[in-house]
Amino acid sequence: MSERKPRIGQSRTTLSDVADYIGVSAITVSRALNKPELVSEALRVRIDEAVQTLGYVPNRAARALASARSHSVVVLVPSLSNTVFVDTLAAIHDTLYPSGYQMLIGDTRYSAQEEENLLRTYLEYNPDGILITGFDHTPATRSLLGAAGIPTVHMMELDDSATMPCVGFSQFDSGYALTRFLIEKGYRRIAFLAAQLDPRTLKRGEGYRAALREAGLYSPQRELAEPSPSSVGLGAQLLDRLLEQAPDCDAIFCNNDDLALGVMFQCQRRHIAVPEQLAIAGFNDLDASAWTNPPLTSVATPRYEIGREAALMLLALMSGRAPVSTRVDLGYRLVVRHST
Amino acid sequence: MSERKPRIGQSRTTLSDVADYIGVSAITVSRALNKPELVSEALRVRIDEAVQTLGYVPNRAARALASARSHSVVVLVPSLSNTVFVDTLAAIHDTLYPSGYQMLIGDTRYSAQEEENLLRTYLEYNPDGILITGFDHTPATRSLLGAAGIPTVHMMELDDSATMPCVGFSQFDSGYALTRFLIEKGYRRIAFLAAQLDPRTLKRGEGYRAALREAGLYSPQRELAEPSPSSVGLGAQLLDRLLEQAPDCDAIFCNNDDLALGVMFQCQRRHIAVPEQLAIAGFNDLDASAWTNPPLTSVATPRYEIGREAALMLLALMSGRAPVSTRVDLGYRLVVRHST
DNA sequence: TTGTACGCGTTATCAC
DNA sequence: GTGATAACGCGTACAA
Repeated sequence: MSERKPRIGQSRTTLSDVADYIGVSAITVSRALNKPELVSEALRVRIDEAVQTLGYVPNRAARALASARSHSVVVLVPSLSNTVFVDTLAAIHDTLYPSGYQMLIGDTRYSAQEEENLLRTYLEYNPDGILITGFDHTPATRSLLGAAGIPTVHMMELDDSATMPCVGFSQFDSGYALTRFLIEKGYRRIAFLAAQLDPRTLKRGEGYRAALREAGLYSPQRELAEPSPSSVGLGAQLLDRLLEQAPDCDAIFCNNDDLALGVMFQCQRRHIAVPEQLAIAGFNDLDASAWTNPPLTSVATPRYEIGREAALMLLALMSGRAPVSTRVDLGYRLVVRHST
Repeated sequence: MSERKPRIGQSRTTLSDVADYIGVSAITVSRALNKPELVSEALRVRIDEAVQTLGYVPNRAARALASARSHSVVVLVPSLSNTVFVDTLAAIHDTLYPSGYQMLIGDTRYSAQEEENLLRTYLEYNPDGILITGFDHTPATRSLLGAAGIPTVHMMELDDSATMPCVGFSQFDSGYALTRFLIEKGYRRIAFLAAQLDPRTLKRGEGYRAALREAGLYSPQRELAEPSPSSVGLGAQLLDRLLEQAPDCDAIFCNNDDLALGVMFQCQRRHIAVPEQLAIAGFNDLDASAWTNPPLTSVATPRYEIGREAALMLLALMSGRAPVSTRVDLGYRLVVRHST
């Protein structure tokens, strides 16, 4: 006979409201919603109707608390203003959504420290899985990941030691391959333009350097690395700076297509013929790159596929199944157009 | 003497673990973390240390359940591949984060139905607030919002009836203004190129139409609307189609800068002089637009400010304070460059 | 300044 | 196939 005294004004419809409404127990309603096959057809129909009419909305906090599963996955990417990661996010969403998982998106802004902060915060949600970009984390991030014991897949790069689940491609190789291509095309004074300088950029730069060194063509004069974020405008400015310090270069490997676009615009402005006087290559193969004048040579990266495969691997790990492989190399593809 | 039988294996450190560790009650630890000023200096220090050494991570589900506040805000945007919304998201994050709110980002993909689905799902998180794009929702979305009774701010557009909290600018006016500008520049056969055809695009189109009608210059021949998503490539294609159906146009109002870029590239390819033979104007003033040849005339939109102001308004609403105003018009700015 | 008692809404466990 | 009971981890309300 003890009267239930609600603390808050009237809360919203709960599972037991629905249960009371049709005279069954709460747990039965729970089952009808989560494991319909365990409830009789007739009852299930009545419950579904009641849910409709009462406008019942499950409470995830209660569910997470009781079941110790949050049905959410934390996804940490360096940037949302970079198409690369947005495409990857879209693929992750498409893959996880059908299985009932929500993404908790964290934008680390290319900062390992911010990544650590975000991870710490998102761990409060008890995520069932984690998708994180690359392998360059703070020590604290690594220990948080270790201590949490939550299935984690690393995206974009490959772990050479093959100890951590990962889906991506070799950043080094892709930089190497594009540079080799330019060398074989006959270019001899090939420059490298980079911004943002995140770990993947640096690895592509190493690939560039290795290829040139092998060919005996390397010159540090032709490298220009700017820590500020990439943009078309920055590309235009960097071309000017590059041509001051290395006026003789005959090709430029731009670390991404935004920079390459800026370089190309600036070439037009300075009446530098592309590719006759100066060849230009970009990276990532964005939408615009096929339409510039001349169209831009670039490296197409499997960003959607990375998101998809990483999410699939995570689903396997979360369900306790052993994934087919915990190291998936999706490669890259050279897209040759008229700018080289 | 009743033995506590844990359901799950060993769970992670909880509040009472920390409390036991230093011999205080759980609630004291809770207070030390959430309202430090209510706990004595000395104790607070000991608690902080214990939290560190035990690696305690709060459980948001439990917190949300006990307090009926989730400290999370749902943000629904039409797209993540559109800089406009990404910038807005960044601003929202910057504004909400210091107050301890997490964003739950939903990408509706320009679909009112998908928006409804996302809202329904995210409502399970008991968000403390909602930020949603525009006013064009399904009836179900509207009733969900109403029934939930959660503070909600609409972004990007303005509510003429002034009944719903909103932060944005007049899409109609901005389209009207850009068209007026072109008319005053002397252009007489002004075309309108649009893709995606979301509500804001359509309203800008109405502004375009109104301005031309007023001036007696309107011709439906010069409108080209393509429902598929905007892209640079699409811009290039649409120019070709437009010039077939209206070869005489002397200016083009592109509904966004991506399309405008494609149009400009295609003009170069077709040897159409810009702006001499054909003027081009875009919308949103993206980074690249200042660097094309010629630089692109566009309309700068206050997308960062919209995110910031919307978040501030929501914070006020969530805290029960009456916001200064529930209808904030942040305007737009014509950026005139050499393409017109 | 600190503690006790209890409930938030759901699911795991075990019984019927 | 369905239900009773207890727990999940934390914060509110009130007491000391």
